[in-house]
Amino acid sequence: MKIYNTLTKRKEDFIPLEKGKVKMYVCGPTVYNFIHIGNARPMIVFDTVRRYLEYKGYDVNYVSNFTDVDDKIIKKANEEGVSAQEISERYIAECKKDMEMMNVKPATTHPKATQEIPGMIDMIQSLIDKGYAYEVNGTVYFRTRKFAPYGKLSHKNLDDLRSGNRSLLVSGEDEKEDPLDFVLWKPKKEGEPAWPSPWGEGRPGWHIECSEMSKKYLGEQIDIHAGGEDLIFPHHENEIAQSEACNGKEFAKYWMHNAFLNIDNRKMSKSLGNFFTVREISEKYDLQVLRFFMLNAHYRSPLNFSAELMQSSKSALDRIVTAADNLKHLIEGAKAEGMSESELAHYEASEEYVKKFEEAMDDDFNTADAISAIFELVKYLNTHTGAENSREYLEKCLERLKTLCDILGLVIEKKEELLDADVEALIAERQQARKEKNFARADEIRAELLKKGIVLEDTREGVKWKRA
RNA sequence: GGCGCAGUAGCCAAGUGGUAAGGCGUGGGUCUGCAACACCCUGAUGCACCGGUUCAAAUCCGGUCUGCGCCUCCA
Repeated sequence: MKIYNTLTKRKEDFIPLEKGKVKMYVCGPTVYNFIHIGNARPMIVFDTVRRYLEYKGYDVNYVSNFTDVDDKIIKKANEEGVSAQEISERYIAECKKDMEMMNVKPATTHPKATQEIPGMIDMIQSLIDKGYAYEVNGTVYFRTRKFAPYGKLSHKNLDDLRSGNRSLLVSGEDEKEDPLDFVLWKPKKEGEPAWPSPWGEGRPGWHIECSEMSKKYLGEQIDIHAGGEDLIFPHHENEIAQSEACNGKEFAKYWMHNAFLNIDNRKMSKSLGNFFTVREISEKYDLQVLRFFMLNAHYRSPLNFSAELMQSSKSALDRIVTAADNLKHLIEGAKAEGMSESELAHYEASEEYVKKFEEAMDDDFNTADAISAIFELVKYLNTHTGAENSREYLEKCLERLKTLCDILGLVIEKKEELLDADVEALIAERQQARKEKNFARADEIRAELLKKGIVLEDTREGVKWKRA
């Protein structure tokens, strides 16, 4: 299995630190509002990475944080006249609902920054003790130039950064030893949440949170650290500096970054007013469609979002769902139980698509290619199954399809639903009308049910229905 | 200014040296009372443009154009 590593800018064979286990940290959202569909991309992408690693037999320890102390949270709290904690807890709960609807598995641990302050303080103290950090007037800074490999992830050299930053130095940060130094601890301002520390009351800088939470829940060295590409600099670069300076060990072996989700080829932003929350999308579409849409492109390619593309994704996903549904329908009506020799041969032939799927996923999680393998399997199954097949064969076929979809986190089995008795009666009446060739009445009933959102399909094996 | 990414059919999108996956859409056909589903057929002599390397290039090299990202909180 190969993973593209931002650190080395190439695909590398994945070799875990500990055989059979994977330690993985994914930077989570700052919870000051409903998450938007851009936040959803890393959640879906790295959840899929996790699912595939688990499919391959790895025991995955997956940690993803919630940043619950931050300027934006405080701002929102002040606007609403409530505590920062109330804001963060509210949106953590909402975020978890969105994740569930997107079929993103809960992390092994979802640490919250505010609950890890003592560990962060210890880490900062250790950095000061080692000469990598210094305190000025209650603020603790990281001494960036002291960490020689600084820039290795974002492939920047310090002097370029410096010239780029020069124009921004006017913000009164002359107390820093060097403009590149970044904050580990900042002193309390009036009306802000604060915690006691050796440098006075205050709160941690953003970057130290992830270094500490990763260390606490996964250890000093981890296999995979992931997040959106915008986090490469400065967030992940700074995490590396903090963690490696403190622990004296390589922090993460593989750094994975997803590209951005754009709207009309532009980055989503509040100033452009072009962003959608996941919750809004869920009002129009099953979020499986959003998931499918995202996985249909490579995670390292920018992806453009539009209503038209969602519609196209819905049609595409429906094709897979219909195939699974048809198989279920056939299973219910299957006459023979055991699999025949020719069925076995067909089943074994379909293994080809599983192989293609795995090869795609082994190649840096090429979900687009993996989905194409699923479509090829769908076509194969559509062509090679029918009313004459045995229950065992049909069940194995469905199982194979479900297994692949499950790796991508796509749920293709509809929930079992019961129809109202009067709807059942209408369907029965329509069947009778059809038998009597009273097609006018039959079509009338079909139209009536369609108004209730129930679509009927006549198949050789009887009537099927689905929700529109 | 520095660093980096992308440009493949109407749309989306894989493909990093061997002769263009897959999906959506369109049009035609088979099946079906009709519809839906499904299946078959329908699509780029060409992968932004110009040169070069090679027996062979969407893929490698050089240049041009266009779009985008990071360098500042950001998934």
